[in-house]
Amino acid sequence: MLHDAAQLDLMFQALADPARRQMVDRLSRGPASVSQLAEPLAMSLSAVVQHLNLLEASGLVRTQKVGRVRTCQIEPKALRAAEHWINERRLAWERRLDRLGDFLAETKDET
Amino acid sequence: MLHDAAQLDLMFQALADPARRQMVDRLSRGPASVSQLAEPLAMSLSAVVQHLNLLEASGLVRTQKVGRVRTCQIEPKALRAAEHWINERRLAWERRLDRLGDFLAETKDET
DNA sequence: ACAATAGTTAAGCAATTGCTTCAGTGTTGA
DNA sequence: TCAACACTGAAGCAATTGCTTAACTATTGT
Repeated sequence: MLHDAAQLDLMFQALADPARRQMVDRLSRGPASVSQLAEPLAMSLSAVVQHLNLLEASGLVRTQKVGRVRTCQIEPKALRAAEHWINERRLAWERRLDRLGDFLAETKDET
Repeated sequence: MLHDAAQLDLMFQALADPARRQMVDRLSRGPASVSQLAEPLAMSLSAVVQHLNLLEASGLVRTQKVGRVRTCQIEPKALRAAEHWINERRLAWERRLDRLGDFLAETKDET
């Protein structure tokens, strides 16, 4: 198991590529095989497998092979971690703005 | 103004780099000048400016120059857009899981 | 006026990324 | 048994990325 920072790094890096985001998008509608994931993408199956391996390494996608088909599904916990990182920063900023607003309101009262 | 998909692309790409995430993290605690952003980073000021330009192009950060100092701040709207993309996919998946759970529960009742 | 400050820009370079093709492996249906 | 199927892995290659240094511009304090 990797520590949070490294895992976060892999996740955001994984999400940075449009093809990989399209794969995540497809998987959000239900599990799919590698070929099914590849079908809408204008690239070789091999390229898709390479993307998929990155997605799996990042923890965003989990896969299991049964016979000759690898079935992929989203790992919502990982998505939540990325979501959480962004959310924390945004909230920190917005709380700061609120405090600033309060301060300005108070200062105005004192005129 | 760019369309959503391209903007999202730039944002996730911007967030993929640890140095840039550190800059966003710093900015979530309040505005900062370029030099202040650079201070904790082990790289040249020039490199920081290049990262900053990417962050600004992605819409995650807004900057304004007064005199010779460029002051940077977070654009929460952009953060919310990235957050939203992830959230939608995760929710789609989780709703799907719920429906599946309901179906299985019903099927069990019918035995 | 001029030195220090704050940032910008361009050129260059090594490492990484996102593909490709090709040559496999293991699985399955006829 | 054996051809089609569903991947997998390695090698190679062009484009992009993340820096560096060096030369620059514009502002400010003394």
